[in-house]
Amino acid sequence: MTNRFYVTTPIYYVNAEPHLGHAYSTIVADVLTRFHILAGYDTYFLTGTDEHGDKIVAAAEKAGQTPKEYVDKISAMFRNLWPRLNITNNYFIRTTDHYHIETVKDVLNQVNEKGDIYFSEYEGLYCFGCERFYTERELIDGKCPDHLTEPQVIKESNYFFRMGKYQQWLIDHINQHPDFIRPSRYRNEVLSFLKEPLEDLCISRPKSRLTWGVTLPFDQNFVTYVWFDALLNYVSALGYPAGDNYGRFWPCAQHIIAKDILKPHGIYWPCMLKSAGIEPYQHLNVHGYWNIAEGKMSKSLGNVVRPLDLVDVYGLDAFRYFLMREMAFGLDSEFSEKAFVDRINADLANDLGNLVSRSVTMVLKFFLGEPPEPGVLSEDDKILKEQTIRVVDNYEIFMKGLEFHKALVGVWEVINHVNKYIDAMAPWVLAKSDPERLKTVISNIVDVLKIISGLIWPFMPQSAENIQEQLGLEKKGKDYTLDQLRDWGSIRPIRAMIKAPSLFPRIDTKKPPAKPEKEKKVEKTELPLISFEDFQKMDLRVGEIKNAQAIAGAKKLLKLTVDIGEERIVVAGIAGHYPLQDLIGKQVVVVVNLAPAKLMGVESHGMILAAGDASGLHIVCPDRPAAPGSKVK
RNA sequence: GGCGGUGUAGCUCAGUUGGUCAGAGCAUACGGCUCAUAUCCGUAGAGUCACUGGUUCAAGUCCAGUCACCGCCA
Repeated sequence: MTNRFYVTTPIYYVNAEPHLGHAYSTIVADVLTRFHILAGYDTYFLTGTDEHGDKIVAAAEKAGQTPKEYVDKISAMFRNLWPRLNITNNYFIRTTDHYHIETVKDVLNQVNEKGDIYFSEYEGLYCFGCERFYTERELIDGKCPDHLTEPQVIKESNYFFRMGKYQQWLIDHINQHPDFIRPSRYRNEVLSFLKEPLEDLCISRPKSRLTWGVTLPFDQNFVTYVWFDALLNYVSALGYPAGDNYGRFWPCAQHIIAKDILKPHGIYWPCMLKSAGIEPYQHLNVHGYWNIAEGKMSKSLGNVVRPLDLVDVYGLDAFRYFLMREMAFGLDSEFSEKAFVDRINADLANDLGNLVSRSVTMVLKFFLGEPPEPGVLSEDDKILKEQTIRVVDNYEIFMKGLEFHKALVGVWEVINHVNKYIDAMAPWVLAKSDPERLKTVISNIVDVLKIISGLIWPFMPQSAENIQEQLGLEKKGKDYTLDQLRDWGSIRPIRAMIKAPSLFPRIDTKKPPAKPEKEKKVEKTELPLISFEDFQKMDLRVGEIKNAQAIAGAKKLLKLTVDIGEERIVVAGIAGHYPLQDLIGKQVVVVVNLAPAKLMGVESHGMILAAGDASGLHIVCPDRPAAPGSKVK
């Protein structure tokens, strides 16, 4: 039987633009989904937007738009944000989607036929300015806090859901399933709320007050209260009741929410499901708030930088890592740029980035990039191996229990252990004294790096795959399973290693932060236009590399002998990106008529073309062999 | 007003059922190495574990009360 995993974020209410809290909930769901992919689960990840209700109508009016125009615009802002955060949701639901509206009507009919809905008149204090009822205690000196006018006592008729009928069932269910709502602080909060008699839930709004909603199937004069509408997205998106996804994924449903919407999810929703004859969800996972430390955020143009803007400044993976590492799931945390930068420098640049860098360099230096086969393991080797495997086991437990920060602390224990191991083994000494032992040591380092890259993939997918690329591994990211990672030595590189630019460059805290990517791109596109004649001034030709060697004292430069119809020497700044022997025989594009220049004592006659991106340098070459010296135009 | 929670080194936090529990990371200072992103490794300092009483041979760890902050409910 296949293990399955279904996770949802809240569907975000579109009366405001996306902010850090939305990003966190969604990143948590993404990390969990990716983890379950590694753990071999069949996964489904849902997010979307909640688009009905009076607050939407008010926000739309303020923006001078119709509700539909307004929700289309804001919903698109959410939808467009997720790819930027590398979110891999399977589906994006909107409560204005037709099938969702049909599902809401179906469920309302079911609940009504069961006798759980009744019509009743009640009296309340209504503020016409706010278009809402107030309770006595919400009033200030008996007046509406917004309009400072006395609310009117009016009578209104509405439909009510007999929630109280399910109170005892819910209490029993929570007690019998201790991890139904977690962490436990929120479970206790719900239980304490349930100690008092549960009032029935008003589930309608008269159309005289609100038309932007789902019309009740049994009374055309009312629309459905937003929560009764919104919560049903979790089943309508799966095609309830007959959809294939519903049968596959609803039995293992888990919700991620922030603590402000605990009551609807912890109380209304289970009662609604029970009444509709649907099994309750498996887990309600509740997290805390991010408090923005305003004083500790840098400013640009006089405006405080918003946390989401920092994705462009410091990189997405660093951002995802920070959120997951800094917050203990369930508790509140503080977000500050200083804390963020400190984490990047200490954990990502110094510990992880530098470890990858020093390890890959050693393989290139001592073995020309080919990872060596291990020999017999020493005591130190076994300790490294066993501690690493133990961390993988704990990692799995922590991830399932939403203790992301603990899972990451474990990964960093391994990273620190490898750094110590390298120091203790001193491969640079073994390179001279004991080449056989060196093979085993380097092989162990590479093995742990493979495991580390797998464990960080749910959190930092791009960086993980970048490491896997550098290590010369065949498979990337989601193609691994935890069991493969745990199986020491089972994953072997299929090709030589390559050195990429720093994974996480250190951030100089003495200088102002770098400009966002967007601004850099604008600068780049502002190069002047050139004429065809300008272009023709360049003599580009196909060349074939005949020989490649390092240049003493130069970190980045290689001395290449290139055949362009004749042989000439070209100095290229590509050291570390390709193993030397892979370069020989490679066809490249050479700028032949570039003025000669002397670099580190070697005269260069031309330049080879290469493209650089976050994953390293990529030499430009003909897509099939061409005669050396052929003109490129 | 009722109920939960939190309060441990400059900062962020670990500390199961009371007995090497006074810890980790960051930051700071000094030392070592050179494969590495001025990185890594090692060493050092600091805390009456919010406060006050109590239980106990023994209390951050249990009990009572006080203060501060936070949450839910009224």
